[in-house]
Amino acid sequence: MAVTIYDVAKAAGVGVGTVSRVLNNSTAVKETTRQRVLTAISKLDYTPDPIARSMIGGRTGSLGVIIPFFTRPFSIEVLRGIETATGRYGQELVIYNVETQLQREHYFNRIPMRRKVDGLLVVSLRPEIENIPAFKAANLPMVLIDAYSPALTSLVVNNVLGAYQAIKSLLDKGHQRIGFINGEIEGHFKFNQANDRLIGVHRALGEAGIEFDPELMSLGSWSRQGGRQAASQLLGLPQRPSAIFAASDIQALGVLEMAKELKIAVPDELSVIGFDGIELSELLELSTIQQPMHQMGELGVQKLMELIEQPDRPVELLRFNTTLVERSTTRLINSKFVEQKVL
Amino acid sequence: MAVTIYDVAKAAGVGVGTVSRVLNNSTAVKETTRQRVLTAISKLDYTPDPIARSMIGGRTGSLGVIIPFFTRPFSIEVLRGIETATGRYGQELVIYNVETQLQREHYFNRIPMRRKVDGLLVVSLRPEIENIPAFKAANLPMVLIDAYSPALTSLVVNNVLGAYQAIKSLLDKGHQRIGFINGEIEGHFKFNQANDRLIGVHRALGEAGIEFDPELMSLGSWSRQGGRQAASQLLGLPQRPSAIFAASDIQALGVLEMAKELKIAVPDELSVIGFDGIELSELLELSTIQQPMHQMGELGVQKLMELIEQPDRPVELLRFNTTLVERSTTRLINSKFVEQKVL
DNA sequence: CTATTTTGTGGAAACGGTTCCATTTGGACT
DNA sequence: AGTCCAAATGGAACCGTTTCCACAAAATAG
Repeated sequence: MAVTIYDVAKAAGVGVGTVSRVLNNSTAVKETTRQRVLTAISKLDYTPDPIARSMIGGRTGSLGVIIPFFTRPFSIEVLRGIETATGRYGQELVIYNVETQLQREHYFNRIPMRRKVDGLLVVSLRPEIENIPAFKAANLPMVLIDAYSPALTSLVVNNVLGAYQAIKSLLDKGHQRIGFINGEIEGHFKFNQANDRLIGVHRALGEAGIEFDPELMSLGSWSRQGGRQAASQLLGLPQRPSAIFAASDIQALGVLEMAKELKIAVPDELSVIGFDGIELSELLELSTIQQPMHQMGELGVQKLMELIEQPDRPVELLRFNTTLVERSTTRLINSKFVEQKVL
Repeated sequence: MAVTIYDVAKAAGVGVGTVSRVLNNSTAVKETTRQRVLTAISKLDYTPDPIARSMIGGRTGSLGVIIPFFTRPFSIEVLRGIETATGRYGQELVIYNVETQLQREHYFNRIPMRRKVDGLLVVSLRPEIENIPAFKAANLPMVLIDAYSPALTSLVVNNVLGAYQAIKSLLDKGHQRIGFINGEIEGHFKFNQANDRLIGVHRALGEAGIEFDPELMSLGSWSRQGGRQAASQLLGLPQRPSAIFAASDIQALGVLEMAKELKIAVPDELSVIGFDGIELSELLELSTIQQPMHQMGELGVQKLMELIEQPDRPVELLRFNTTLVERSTTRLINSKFVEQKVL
């Protein structure tokens, strides 16, 4: 039914091999025959069948992205970068959304994507070390973004530094009692990040000679709701913190909401700083630690493409720095205000 | 290298046909041989190659989505619904992002996706009527979401009603001078929607016996920036409106920003209502006209799957109703406040 | 003008499945 | 026991490309 390479060959009076050569301009084809083939192609309105093409063992022309797509705006911004780069390489983008543990195992274990994509980008998720060999065996290159595994090329932000910057900025503003809302470590997939951020907090506090008060740390899910709950706990303390650092903007948003509910003025009575730098933080004038999300997405694709071209490239670790962005939810600690309140 | 169906056949001591039959449990296979094959399959850890499978002319197992992805949060929320349903059908999701007119033509004309996907979902975009036949010829079913074409199954919201609801709610609150910020009609892809919303505005105004004042309508791009500019124009009027209806939440957000800049209090001095009901509207407490975005995405996939199963199903038009969501950017017109101001 | 490269070209084989036709097997029925 | 029919099964052909090998034609060398 559809027009095939044989039809073109017949119409041009050449062999199929020649048509194929013209299509892929591989070996030299005499200019006159070349033209003859080209004419036949356009006359018949022929398009090569991509499926048959990849059948040979070549590329599929698509990249897969395993990503907790909707739970975190962060993912979407990374995806933006991925999409930009993907388009540049003329690759298509297949999305594997991971919301649950079950889906996650589904994708990582069953590897149903045998040959369906040329490579895999994994965002904010870390595959179990034991099923990495399966991907290697399937010859499916893989790059991690916002996750780290020693066995795979990984692009991560310096989470320790980021958390350090956040706490440091608060300390510089005179805050002493600083609450820290971290993301849940177990169950969710972000073990490394949460842990690193905790380390950064400790370091900044240590440098300032302030002892870490476990009471001032609270865990919540990586969501608005999680931020709310953690904030409610922190702000209900007998001696409540004058500033809160949340390990993600989404959680910081929950803090803002809770503060409003409790009629605690931000930033006058409470400074709040988040982490990620999603678009929302800009709209809300939220101070935050900015991750280069778009850039990480783009570079991830680049690294993956390199790996597809040359499968035995060495594993790389690309580390990005965060940037402190001060907006209007943080300010110098306002002792005057506190006094007024007391009067 | 990879294990093929022949290896399995040999290992089980049967023919390839039998293995294939077991795989697709098509014709009856004797239970004993069935077991033998199954054993061989799991022993060899065999997975059928999806590419070879679709080579036969069968399905590819993926759906394509053509979508102006990153420009509008609206798209993302629709995509959410699409993803939910896609997963349920066990289909993969290929994203074709459209940012520019050029990309758009690229996808619609070149149809490079010959057999790469089983069907196409088009969001907020309307293919030119003249290249629909090409898709029909390629046997590529297509469903439109948030766009309408008489030749294709389309899922749309009742835009006329939605705009009517918005204006009506404002009128009910005593507003008489109501500004309307519409999206740009030409150039961008949303012709129908913008036009329908304009009609709805007219209808509500007409019913209330208020003449439509062209001065109170302004066009802006479907973006925060577009909303800002349009708002600046409207609010700079000698007799400025007491309420503004923006054709999208994103634009409404721009209005909010501009009002803040001009020190016009919302909702005391100005009521604002948007359109779409994106997540952001909830966070910002923005009143809006809610579209069932998730549902449209889900149903779109369902309709597309039906079309894939039975290609000659009739074209359908599915119309959804919008819901008025009143939050804290709209209120009764505050004549007392205005008087105070005058004093 | 023949011998030897070089350049260009045709077409079979291969990729890994499914499908269909032919053949074998095994009961059920005379 | 012989005939017939249904149930199982083997395997060739096919899907639409690319690749590789063999060969022809043209160009270069001797």
